[in-house]
Amino acid sequence: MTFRLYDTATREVRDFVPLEEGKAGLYVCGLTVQSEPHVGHVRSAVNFDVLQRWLRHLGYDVTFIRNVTDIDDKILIKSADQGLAWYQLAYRMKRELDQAYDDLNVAPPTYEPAATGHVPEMIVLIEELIAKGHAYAAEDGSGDVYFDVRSWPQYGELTRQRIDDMEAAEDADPRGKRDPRDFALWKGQKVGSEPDTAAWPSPWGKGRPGWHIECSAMAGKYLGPAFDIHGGGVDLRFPHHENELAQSRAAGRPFATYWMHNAWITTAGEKMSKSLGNSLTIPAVLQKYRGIELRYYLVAAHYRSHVEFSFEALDEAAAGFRRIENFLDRAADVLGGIGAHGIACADFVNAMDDDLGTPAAVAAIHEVVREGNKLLGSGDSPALRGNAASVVAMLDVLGLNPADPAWRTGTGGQEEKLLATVDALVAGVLAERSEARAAKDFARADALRDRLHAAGVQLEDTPDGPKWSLS
RNA sequence: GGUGGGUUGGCCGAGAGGCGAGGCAACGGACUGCAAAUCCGUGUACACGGGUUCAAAUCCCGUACCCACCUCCA
Repeated sequence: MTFRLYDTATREVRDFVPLEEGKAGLYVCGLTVQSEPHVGHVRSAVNFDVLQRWLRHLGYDVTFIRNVTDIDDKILIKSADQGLAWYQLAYRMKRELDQAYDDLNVAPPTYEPAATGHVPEMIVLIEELIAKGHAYAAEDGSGDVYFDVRSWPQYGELTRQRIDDMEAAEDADPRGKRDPRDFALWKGQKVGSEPDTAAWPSPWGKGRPGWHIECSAMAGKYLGPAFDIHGGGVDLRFPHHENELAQSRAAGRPFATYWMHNAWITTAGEKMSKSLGNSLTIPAVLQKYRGIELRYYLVAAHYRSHVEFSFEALDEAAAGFRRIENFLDRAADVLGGIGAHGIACADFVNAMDDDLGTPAAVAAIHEVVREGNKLLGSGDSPALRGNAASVVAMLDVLGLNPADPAWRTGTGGQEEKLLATVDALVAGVLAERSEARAAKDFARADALRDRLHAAGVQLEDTPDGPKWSLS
Protein backbone atom coordinates (compact mmCIF):
# COMPACT_ATOMS: atom_id res chain seq x y z
CA MET A 1 0.00 0.00 0.00
CA THR A 2 1.27 3.45 -0.76
CA PHE A 3 1.39 6.46 1.48
CA ARG A 4 -1.68 8.61 1.08
CA LEU A 5 -2.27 12.03 2.48
CA TYR A 6 -5.03 14.57 2.60
CA ASP A 7 -4.42 17.50 0.31
CA THR A 8 -6.19 20.66 1.40
CA ALA A 9 -6.10 22.00 -2.14
CA THR A 10 -8.04 19.10 -3.67
CA ARG A 11 -9.83 18.15 -0.45
CA GLU A 12 -9.19 14.50 -0.81
CA VAL A 13 -6.82 11.83 0.37
CA ARG A 14 -4.44 11.14 -2.49
CA ASP A 15 -1.51 8.83 -3.12
CA PHE A 16 1.77 10.52 -2.38
CA VAL A 17 3.65 10.72 -5.66
CA PRO A 18 6.88 12.66 -5.24
CA LEU A 19 8.20 14.88 -8.01
CA GLU A 20 11.42 12.93 -7.94
CA GLU A 21 11.37 9.26 -7.10
CA GLY A 22 12.72 8.44 -3.69
CA LYS A 23 12.88 12.06 -2.60
CA ALA A 24 10.52 14.26 -0.68
CA GLY A 25 10.73 18.02 -0.37
CA LEU A 26 8.83 19.47 2.53
CA TYR A 27 8.28 23.05 3.59
CA VAL A 28 6.51 23.92 6.82
CA CYS A 29 5.71 27.36 8.12
CA GLY A 30 7.38 27.63 11.47
CA LEU A 31 6.70 30.30 14.01
CA THR A 32 6.90 34.00 14.27
CA VAL A 33 9.18 34.26 17.25
CA GLN A 34 7.35 36.89 19.23
CA SER A 35 6.24 35.07 22.39
CA GLU A 36 6.82 31.91 24.36
CA PRO A 37 5.81 28.74 22.59
CA HIS A 38 2.62 27.09 23.85
CA VAL A 39 1.04 23.70 23.38
CA GLY A 40 -0.66 24.73 20.14
CA HIS A 41 2.56 25.79 18.48
CA VAL A 42 4.21 22.60 19.41
CA ARG A 43 1.37 20.50 18.05
CA SER A 44 2.15 21.70 14.57
CA ALA A 45 5.82 20.94 15.03
CA VAL A 46 5.10 17.45 16.38
CA ASN A 47 2.66 16.66 13.56
CA PHE A 48 5.13 17.55 10.87
CA ASP A 49 7.92 15.85 12.74
CA VAL A 50 5.87 12.67 12.56
CA LEU A 51 5.41 13.24 8.82
CA GLN A 52 9.12 13.67 8.40
CA ARG A 53 9.85 10.54 10.38
CA TRP A 54 7.30 8.48 8.45
CA LEU A 55 8.66 9.61 5.09
CA ARG A 56 12.15 8.63 6.24
CA HIS A 57 10.84 5.31 7.49
CA LEU A 58 9.39 4.71 4.03
CA GLY A 59 12.85 5.26 2.62
CA TYR A 60 12.48 8.75 1.22
CA ASP A 61 15.41 11.07 1.12
CA VAL A 62 13.69 13.96 2.88
CA THR A 63 14.59 17.60 2.62
CA PHE A 64 12.62 19.33 5.32
CA ILE A 65 12.65 23.11 5.54
CA ARG A 66 10.94 24.86 8.43
CA ASN A 67 11.34 28.59 8.55
CA VAL A 68 11.43 31.13 11.34
CA THR A 69 9.79 34.51 10.89
CA ASP A 70 12.04 36.79 12.88
CA ILE A 71 10.75 40.17 11.76
CA ASP A 72 7.14 41.32 11.66
CA ASP A 73 4.74 43.87 13.10
CA LYS A 74 4.14 42.04 16.34
CA ILE A 75 7.80 41.53 17.05
CA LEU A 76 8.35 45.24 16.58
CA ILE A 77 5.42 46.16 18.81
CA LYS A 78 6.16 43.67 21.58
CA SER A 79 9.85 44.40 21.69
CA ALA A 80 9.11 48.11 21.96
CA ASP A 81 6.68 47.40 24.81
CA GLN A 82 9.28 45.37 26.62
CA GLY A 83 12.08 47.80 26.01
CA LEU A 84 14.07 45.32 23.98
CA ALA A 85 15.62 45.51 20.56
CA TRP A 86 13.37 43.65 18.12
CA TYR A 87 16.12 41.21 17.23
CA GLN A 88 16.81 40.64 20.91
CA LEU A 89 13.23 39.59 21.54
CA ALA A 90 13.14 37.48 18.39
CA TYR A 91 16.34 35.71 19.33
CA ARG A 92 15.26 35.16 22.90
CA MET A 93 11.98 33.60 21.77
CA LYS A 94 13.79 31.57 19.15
CA ARG A 95 15.90 30.03 21.89
CA GLU A 96 12.78 29.26 23.91
CA LEU A 97 11.26 27.65 20.87
CA ASP A 98 14.33 25.53 20.22
CA GLN A 99 14.22 24.38 23.83
CA ALA A 100 10.55 23.42 23.45
CA TYR A 101 11.33 21.46 20.30
CA ASP A 102 14.13 19.64 22.09
CA ASP A 103 11.92 18.93 25.09
CA LEU A 104 9.38 17.27 22.81
CA ASN A 105 11.92 15.41 20.71
CA VAL A 106 11.02 17.31 17.57
CA ALA A 107 13.85 16.37 15.25
CA PRO A 108 15.56 19.31 13.63
CA PRO A 109 14.65 19.97 10.01
CA THR A 110 17.24 19.81 7.28
CA TYR A 111 17.52 23.55 7.57
CA GLU A 112 15.74 26.30 9.40
CA PRO A 113 16.03 29.53 7.43
CA ALA A 114 15.19 32.86 9.02
CA ALA A 115 13.34 35.55 7.12
CA THR A 116 15.90 38.24 7.85
CA GLY A 117 18.59 36.17 6.21
CA HIS A 118 16.76 35.99 2.89
CA VAL A 119 15.92 39.54 1.96
CA PRO A 120 17.89 39.43 -1.32
CA GLU A 121 15.96 36.36 -2.47
CA MET A 122 12.71 38.10 -1.67
CA ILE A 123 13.71 41.20 -3.59
CA VAL A 124 14.49 39.09 -6.64
CA LEU A 125 11.08 37.46 -6.43
CA ILE A 126 9.29 40.78 -6.02
CA GLU A 127 11.14 42.17 -9.02
CA GLU A 128 10.04 39.19 -11.07
CA LEU A 129 6.44 39.79 -10.06
CA ILE A 130 6.64 43.48 -10.95
CA ALA A 131 8.19 42.62 -14.31
CA LYS A 132 5.35 40.21 -15.03
CA GLY A 133 2.72 42.75 -14.10
CA HIS A 134 1.55 41.02 -10.92
CA ALA A 135 2.93 43.51 -8.43
CA TYR A 136 3.38 47.23 -8.17
CA ALA A 137 5.08 49.78 -6.02
CA ALA A 138 2.52 51.85 -4.13
CA GLU A 139 1.80 55.15 -5.74
CA ASP A 140 1.58 56.96 -2.42
CA GLY A 141 5.32 57.00 -1.93
CA SER A 142 5.15 54.77 1.16
CA GLY A 143 7.74 52.44 -0.27
CA ASP A 144 5.28 49.54 -0.05
CA VAL A 145 5.01 46.98 -2.83
CA TYR A 146 1.76 45.08 -3.29
CA PHE A 147 0.68 41.97 -5.09
CA ASP A 148 -2.08 42.76 -7.55
CA VAL A 149 -4.72 40.09 -6.86
CA ARG A 150 -6.83 41.19 -9.83
CA SER A 151 -3.94 40.40 -12.14
CA TRP A 152 -3.98 36.76 -11.11
CA PRO A 153 -7.25 35.09 -12.12
CA GLN A 154 -6.52 31.96 -10.09
CA TYR A 155 -6.29 33.97 -6.88
CA GLY A 156 -8.28 32.11 -4.26
CA GLU A 157 -7.72 28.67 -5.78
CA LEU A 158 -6.33 27.09 -2.64
CA THR A 159 -9.28 28.00 -0.43
CA ARG A 160 -11.81 28.20 -3.28
CA GLN A 161 -12.85 31.70 -2.56
CA ARG A 162 -13.69 34.36 -5.09
CA ILE A 163 -12.15 37.73 -4.59
CA ASP A 164 -15.48 39.47 -4.64
CA ASP A 165 -16.84 37.28 -1.86
CA MET A 166 -14.04 38.15 0.45
CA GLU A 167 -14.70 40.66 3.11
CA ALA A 168 -12.52 43.66 2.61
CA ALA A 169 -10.20 44.50 5.44
CA GLU A 170 -11.85 46.71 7.98
CA ASP A 171 -8.88 48.87 8.67
CA ALA A 172 -10.04 51.18 5.90
CA ASP A 173 -6.54 52.36 5.27
CA PRO A 174 -6.03 51.31 1.67
CA ARG A 175 -2.75 53.19 1.62
CA GLY A 176 -1.51 52.83 -1.92
CA LYS A 177 -3.50 49.69 -2.75
CA ARG A 178 -5.33 49.31 -6.03
CA ASP A 179 -7.64 46.75 -4.44
CA PRO A 180 -8.15 46.38 -0.70
CA ARG A 181 -7.32 42.69 -1.05
CA ASP A 182 -3.90 43.35 -2.50
CA PHE A 183 -1.32 42.26 0.01
CA ALA A 184 2.07 43.63 0.92
CA LEU A 185 5.18 42.04 -0.54
CA TRP A 186 7.40 44.76 0.81
CA LYS A 187 6.71 47.25 3.54
CA GLY A 188 8.40 50.61 3.37
CA GLN A 189 10.04 51.75 6.56
CA LYS A 190 7.96 54.07 8.69
CA VAL A 191 10.74 56.44 9.61
CA GLY A 192 10.50 57.59 13.18
CA SER A 193 8.18 54.88 14.44
CA GLU A 194 10.22 51.88 13.32
CA PRO A 195 13.84 51.26 14.24
CA ASP A 196 16.45 51.66 11.58
CA THR A 197 17.75 48.17 12.28
CA ALA A 198 14.42 46.76 11.03
CA ALA A 199 14.88 48.14 7.53
CA TRP A 200 16.81 46.76 4.60
CA PRO A 201 17.76 48.51 1.39
CA SER A 202 15.69 47.66 -1.67
CA PRO A 203 14.90 49.09 -5.10
CA TRP A 204 11.81 50.67 -3.49
CA GLY A 205 13.66 52.26 -0.64
CA LYS A 206 14.43 50.96 2.84
CA GLY A 207 11.89 48.60 4.28
CA ARG A 208 11.19 45.07 5.35
CA PRO A 209 9.60 42.04 3.76
CA GLY A 210 5.91 41.22 3.88
CA TRP A 211 5.07 37.98 5.63
CA HIS A 212 3.97 35.88 2.67
CA ILE A 213 6.90 36.60 0.40
CA GLU A 214 9.33 35.16 2.95
CA CYS A 215 8.05 31.66 2.63
CA SER A 216 7.87 31.72 -1.14
CA ALA A 217 11.44 32.97 -1.35
CA MET A 218 12.83 30.49 1.18
CA ALA A 219 10.95 27.52 -0.18
CA GLY A 220 12.22 28.42 -3.63
CA LYS A 221 15.78 28.75 -2.46
CA TYR A 222 16.03 25.44 -0.65
CA LEU A 223 13.50 23.25 -2.44
CA GLY A 224 13.37 24.74 -5.92
CA PRO A 225 10.44 26.12 -7.90
CA ALA A 226 8.43 22.95 -7.39
CA PHE A 227 8.39 20.73 -4.33
CA ASP A 228 6.20 18.09 -2.77
CA ILE A 229 4.51 19.13 0.44
CA HIS A 230 3.74 22.44 2.06
CA GLY A 231 2.42 22.40 5.60
CA GLY A 232 1.25 24.61 8.43
CA GLY A 233 -1.66 25.28 10.76
CA VAL A 234 -5.19 25.63 9.37
CA ASP A 235 -5.24 29.31 10.05
CA LEU A 236 -2.49 29.75 7.51
CA ARG A 237 -4.58 28.50 4.60
CA PHE A 238 -5.84 31.97 4.11
CA PRO A 239 -4.33 34.41 3.61
CA HIS A 240 -0.81 33.16 4.07
CA HIS A 241 -0.75 30.04 1.93
CA GLU A 242 -3.17 31.42 -0.62
CA ASN A 243 -0.84 34.35 -1.07
CA GLU A 244 2.27 32.24 -1.18
CA LEU A 245 0.70 30.14 -3.87
CA ALA A 246 -0.45 33.14 -5.89
CA GLN A 247 2.86 34.97 -5.81
CA SER A 248 4.89 31.85 -6.52
CA ARG A 249 2.76 30.71 -9.42
CA ALA A 250 2.45 34.22 -10.79
CA ALA A 251 6.24 34.25 -10.87
CA GLY A 252 6.17 31.05 -12.88
CA ARG A 253 6.96 28.58 -10.11
CA PRO A 254 4.70 25.52 -9.82
CA PHE A 255 5.18 25.44 -6.02
CA ALA A 256 3.77 22.69 -3.76
CA THR A 257 2.03 19.53 -4.99
CA TYR A 258 0.31 18.80 -1.65
CA TRP A 259 -0.93 21.11 1.05
CA MET A 260 -1.24 19.81 4.60
CA HIS A 261 -2.84 21.66 7.47
CA ASN A 262 -3.01 20.66 11.10
CA ALA A 263 -6.04 21.52 13.22
CA TRP A 264 -6.09 23.57 16.36
CA ILE A 265 -5.76 22.93 20.00
CA THR A 266 -8.19 25.00 22.00
CA THR A 267 -8.70 25.52 25.70
CA ALA A 268 -12.18 25.94 27.08
CA GLY A 269 -13.41 26.22 23.52
CA GLU A 270 -11.14 29.10 22.82
CA LYS A 271 -8.27 29.30 20.45
CA MET A 272 -4.96 29.08 22.23
CA SER A 273 -4.00 32.50 21.12
CA LYS A 274 -0.90 34.28 22.06
CA SER A 275 -2.86 36.71 24.14
CA LEU A 276 -3.96 33.96 26.52
CA GLY A 277 -2.15 33.60 29.80
CA ASN A 278 1.01 31.60 30.09
CA SER A 279 -0.32 28.49 31.81
CA LEU A 280 -0.03 26.53 28.60
CA THR A 281 3.44 27.53 27.58
CA ILE A 282 5.68 24.55 27.15
CA PRO A 283 7.89 25.27 30.18
CA ALA A 284 4.77 25.54 32.35
CA VAL A 285 3.28 22.26 31.15
CA LEU A 286 6.61 20.48 31.48
CA GLN A 287 6.75 21.31 35.15
CA LYS A 288 4.02 18.73 35.67
CA TYR A 289 4.41 16.37 32.73
CA ARG A 290 7.31 14.85 30.91
CA GLY A 291 7.85 15.91 27.34
CA ILE A 292 7.29 12.37 26.14
CA GLU A 293 3.88 12.31 27.82
CA LEU A 294 2.84 15.57 26.21
CA ARG A 295 4.06 14.32 22.87
CA TYR A 296 2.07 11.10 23.27
CA TYR A 297 -1.03 13.15 24.03
CA LEU A 298 -0.51 15.16 20.86
CA VAL A 299 0.26 12.16 18.68
CA ALA A 300 -2.70 10.13 19.96
CA ALA A 301 -5.07 12.52 18.17
CA HIS A 302 -5.19 12.82 14.39
CA TYR A 303 -3.44 15.91 13.05
CA ARG A 304 -6.58 17.09 11.27
CA SER A 305 -8.77 16.76 14.35
CA HIS A 306 -9.50 19.63 16.60
CA VAL A 307 -8.28 18.93 20.13
CA GLU A 308 -9.81 20.46 23.20
CA PHE A 309 -6.88 20.63 25.56
CA SER A 310 -7.38 19.63 29.18
CA PHE A 311 -5.07 18.48 31.88
CA GLU A 312 -7.50 15.65 32.65
CA ALA A 313 -7.08 14.33 29.13
CA LEU A 314 -3.33 14.80 29.41
CA ASP A 315 -3.39 12.77 32.65
CA GLU A 316 -5.22 9.95 30.91
CA ALA A 317 -2.84 10.03 28.00
CA ALA A 318 0.13 9.94 30.33
CA ALA A 319 -1.35 6.90 32.09
CA GLY A 320 -1.81 5.20 28.74
CA PHE A 321 1.74 5.89 27.74
CA ARG A 322 3.09 4.52 31.00
CA ARG A 323 1.44 1.24 30.15
CA ILE A 324 3.67 1.04 27.09
CA GLU A 325 6.74 2.18 28.98
CA ASN A 326 6.07 -0.28 31.74
CA PHE A 327 5.96 -3.13 29.27
CA LEU A 328 9.26 -2.05 27.73
CA ASP A 329 10.89 -1.86 31.14
CA ARG A 330 9.77 -5.35 32.05
CA ALA A 331 10.75 -6.74 28.66
CA ALA A 332 14.17 -5.12 28.87
CA ASP A 333 14.70 -6.69 32.29
CA VAL A 334 13.84 -10.15 31.04
CA LEU A 335 15.72 -9.86 27.76
CA GLY A 336 18.65 -7.87 29.02
CA GLY A 337 17.89 -5.10 26.58
CA ILE A 338 15.75 -4.61 23.52
CA GLY A 339 17.11 -4.96 20.02
CA ALA A 340 17.13 -2.08 17.58
CA HIS A 341 15.83 -3.71 14.44
CA GLY A 342 12.19 -4.27 15.16
CA ILE A 343 9.56 -4.46 12.49
CA ALA A 344 6.44 -2.34 12.63
CA CYS A 345 3.28 -4.41 12.56
CA ALA A 346 0.96 -4.30 9.56
CA ASP A 347 -1.82 -2.43 11.34
CA PHE A 348 0.61 0.26 12.28
CA VAL A 349 1.96 0.63 8.76
CA ASN A 350 -1.50 0.72 7.24
CA ALA A 351 -2.60 3.34 9.73
CA MET A 352 0.38 5.57 9.05
CA ASP A 353 0.07 5.15 5.31
CA ASP A 354 -3.49 6.35 5.55
CA ASP A 355 -2.89 10.06 5.98
CA LEU A 356 -0.74 9.60 9.10
CA GLY A 357 -3.42 7.79 11.09
CA THR A 358 -1.58 8.12 14.36
CA PRO A 359 -4.62 7.23 16.54
CA ALA A 360 -4.94 3.84 14.84
CA ALA A 361 -1.15 3.51 14.87
CA VAL A 362 -1.12 4.04 18.63
CA ALA A 363 -3.92 1.49 18.98
CA ALA A 364 -1.77 -0.96 17.01
CA ILE A 365 1.10 -0.40 19.44
CA HIS A 366 -1.20 -1.14 22.35
CA GLU A 367 -2.25 -4.39 20.71
CA VAL A 368 1.35 -5.46 20.39
CA VAL A 369 2.00 -4.43 23.98
CA ARG A 370 -0.88 -6.63 25.12
CA GLU A 371 0.62 -9.55 23.19
CA GLY A 372 3.97 -8.75 24.74
CA ASN A 373 2.54 -8.74 28.24
CA LYS A 374 1.14 -12.18 27.58
CA LEU A 375 4.52 -13.36 26.35
CA LEU A 376 6.09 -12.00 29.51
CA GLY A 377 3.66 -14.17 31.42
CA SER A 378 4.33 -17.27 29.38
CA GLY A 379 8.10 -16.79 29.37
CA ASP A 380 8.45 -17.05 25.60
CA SER A 381 11.63 -15.02 25.24
CA PRO A 382 12.31 -15.42 21.53
CA ALA A 383 8.83 -14.20 20.64
CA LEU A 384 9.07 -11.47 23.24
CA ARG A 385 12.31 -10.27 21.70
CA GLY A 386 10.69 -9.59 18.35
CA ASN A 387 7.60 -8.21 19.96
CA ALA A 388 9.41 -5.69 22.15
CA ALA A 389 11.67 -4.62 19.31
CA SER A 390 8.60 -4.03 17.20
CA VAL A 391 7.10 -1.76 19.84
CA VAL A 392 10.31 0.24 20.01
CA ALA A 393 10.47 0.56 16.22
CA MET A 394 6.92 1.88 16.07
CA LEU A 395 7.49 4.28 18.93
CA ASP A 396 10.57 5.53 17.14
CA VAL A 397 8.52 6.49 14.12
CA LEU A 398 6.29 8.56 16.36
CA GLY A 399 9.25 10.06 18.20
CA LEU A 400 8.10 8.32 21.38
CA ASN A 401 10.87 5.85 22.08
CA PRO A 402 11.68 6.30 25.77
CA ALA A 403 15.21 5.01 25.15
CA ASP A 404 15.88 7.71 22.56
CA PRO A 405 18.87 9.71 23.85
CA ALA A 406 16.94 12.82 22.81
CA TRP A 407 14.84 12.43 25.95
CA ARG A 408 17.86 12.69 28.23
CA THR A 409 17.49 15.70 30.38
CA GLY A 410 21.08 16.82 30.24
CA THR A 411 21.62 16.86 33.97
CA GLY A 412 25.18 15.73 33.53
CA GLY A 413 24.51 12.28 34.94
CA GLN A 414 23.08 13.68 38.18
CA GLU A 415 19.83 11.87 37.59
CA GLU A 416 21.57 8.53 37.09
CA LYS A 417 23.56 9.08 40.27
CA LEU A 418 20.44 9.92 42.21
CA LEU A 419 18.67 6.85 40.91
CA ALA A 420 21.60 4.68 41.93
CA THR A 421 21.54 6.21 45.39
CA VAL A 422 17.80 5.74 45.80
CA ASP A 423 18.08 2.21 44.47
CA ALA A 424 20.61 1.36 47.16
CA LEU A 425 18.44 2.85 49.89
CA VAL A 426 15.28 1.18 48.63
CA ALA A 427 17.12 -2.14 48.35
CA GLY A 428 17.76 -2.02 52.08
CA VAL A 429 14.08 -1.54 52.85
CA LEU A 430 13.13 -4.24 50.39
CA ALA A 431 15.47 -6.70 52.03
CA GLU A 432 13.83 -5.96 55.36
CA ARG A 433 10.40 -6.40 53.84
CA SER A 434 11.39 -9.71 52.27
CA GLU A 435 12.51 -10.96 55.66
CA ALA A 436 9.21 -9.88 57.18
CA ARG A 437 7.26 -11.59 54.42
CA ALA A 438 9.29 -14.76 54.77
CA ALA A 439 8.43 -14.67 58.47
CA LYS A 440 4.77 -14.05 57.52
CA ASP A 441 4.90 -10.77 59.40
CA PHE A 442 2.69 -9.07 56.83
CA ALA A 443 1.85 -6.13 59.02
CA ARG A 444 5.48 -5.15 59.11
CA ALA A 445 5.92 -5.87 55.41
CA ASP A 446 2.97 -3.68 54.52
CA ALA A 447 4.16 -0.91 56.78
CA LEU A 448 7.47 -0.87 54.95
CA ARG A 449 5.66 -0.80 51.64
CA ASP A 450 3.49 2.07 52.84
CA ARG A 451 6.56 3.97 53.88
CA LEU A 452 8.09 3.62 50.46
CA HIS A 453 4.83 4.52 48.84
CA ALA A 454 4.61 7.69 50.90
CA ALA A 455 8.05 8.59 49.61
CA GLY A 456 6.83 8.16 46.04
CA VAL A 457 8.15 4.67 45.45
CA GLN A 458 5.82 2.14 43.86
CA LEU A 459 6.38 -1.54 44.55
CA GLU A 460 5.64 -4.52 42.42
CA ASP A 461 6.26 -8.09 43.50
CA THR A 462 7.33 -10.11 40.51
CA PRO A 463 8.41 -13.75 40.23
CA ASP A 464 11.97 -12.38 40.14
CA GLY A 465 11.49 -10.48 43.35
CA PRO A 466 10.27 -7.00 44.16
CA LYS A 467 10.73 -4.16 41.67
CA TRP A 468 10.38 -0.48 42.42
CA SER A 469 9.58 2.53 40.35
CA LEU A 470 8.68 6.14 40.94
CA SER A 471 4.95 6.57 41.26
C1' G B 1 -22.09 37.68 3.14
C1' G B 2 -18.20 33.91 1.49
C1' U B 3 -15.14 29.42 2.54
C1' G B 4 -14.06 25.19 5.40
C1' G B 5 -14.54 21.85 9.75
C1' G B 6 -17.25 19.66 13.69
C1' U B 7 -21.30 17.19 17.29
C1' U B 8 -19.32 9.32 18.84
C1' G B 9 -20.07 5.56 25.48
C1' G B 10 -18.47 8.07 32.44
C1' C B 11 -13.85 10.63 29.96
C1' C B 12 -10.20 11.05 25.81
C1' G B 13 -10.37 9.61 20.93
C1' A B 14 -10.58 6.50 16.00
C1' G B 15 -13.79 4.81 12.12
C1' A B 16 -16.79 6.76 7.01
C1' G B 17 -22.42 1.40 4.45
C1' G B 18 -22.51 -4.89 7.24
C1' C B 19 -17.56 -8.17 12.36
C1' G B 20 -18.26 -2.82 19.14
C1' A B 21 -10.31 0.85 17.09
C1' G B 22 -7.42 1.85 21.16
C1' G B 23 -6.52 4.22 25.81
C1' C B 24 -8.26 6.18 30.69
C1' A B 25 -11.88 5.24 34.48
C1' A B 26 -15.44 1.53 36.58
C1' C B 27 -17.08 -3.44 37.75
C1' G B 28 -16.30 -8.96 37.92
C1' G B 29 -12.73 -13.03 37.50
C1' A B 30 -7.53 -15.16 37.37
C1' C B 31 -2.72 -14.39 39.66
C1' U B 32 -0.98 -12.44 44.69
C1' G B 33 -0.28 -13.36 51.98
C1' C B 34 -2.64 -8.54 50.64
C1' A B 35 -1.46 -5.16 47.02
C1' A B 36 0.71 -3.43 42.47
C1' A B 37 1.48 -4.86 37.57
C1' U B 38 -0.52 -8.21 34.02
C1' C B 39 -4.16 -11.28 31.64
C1' C B 40 -9.49 -12.65 30.79
C1' G B 41 -14.37 -10.75 30.85
C1' U B 42 -18.29 -6.78 31.27
C1' G B 43 -20.51 -1.34 27.60
C1' U B 44 -25.21 -2.20 22.38
C1' A B 45 -22.04 5.34 22.05
C1' C B 46 -22.62 7.86 17.44
C1' A B 47 -26.69 15.99 18.08
C1' C B 48 -32.03 15.91 16.29
C1' G B 49 -35.99 14.82 12.39
C1' G B 50 -36.92 12.49 7.91
C1' G B 51 -35.26 9.48 3.67
C1' U B 52 -32.24 5.79 0.53
C1' U B 53 -30.76 0.53 1.44
C1' C B 54 -31.57 -6.32 2.77
C1' A B 55 -28.21 -3.35 6.08
C1' A B 56 -26.77 3.72 8.09
C1' A B 57 -22.56 6.44 13.27
C1' U B 58 -21.08 6.13 8.00
C1' C B 59 -24.92 8.03 2.00
C1' C B 60 -29.07 11.93 0.88
C1' C B 61 -32.45 16.02 2.59
C1' G B 62 -33.68 19.17 6.54
C1' U B 63 -32.95 21.25 11.66
C1' A B 64 -30.17 22.71 15.94
C1' C B 65 -25.76 23.90 18.22
C1' C B 66 -20.31 24.64 18.10
C1' C B 67 -15.67 26.13 15.83
C1' A B 68 -12.09 28.19 12.31
C1' C B 69 -10.58 31.52 8.26
C1' C B 70 -11.90 36.01 5.19
C1' U B 71 -4.92 40.25 4.43
C1' C B 72 0.91 39.39 8.62
C1' C B 73 -2.33 33.80 14.60
C1' A B 74 0.52 26.85 14.50
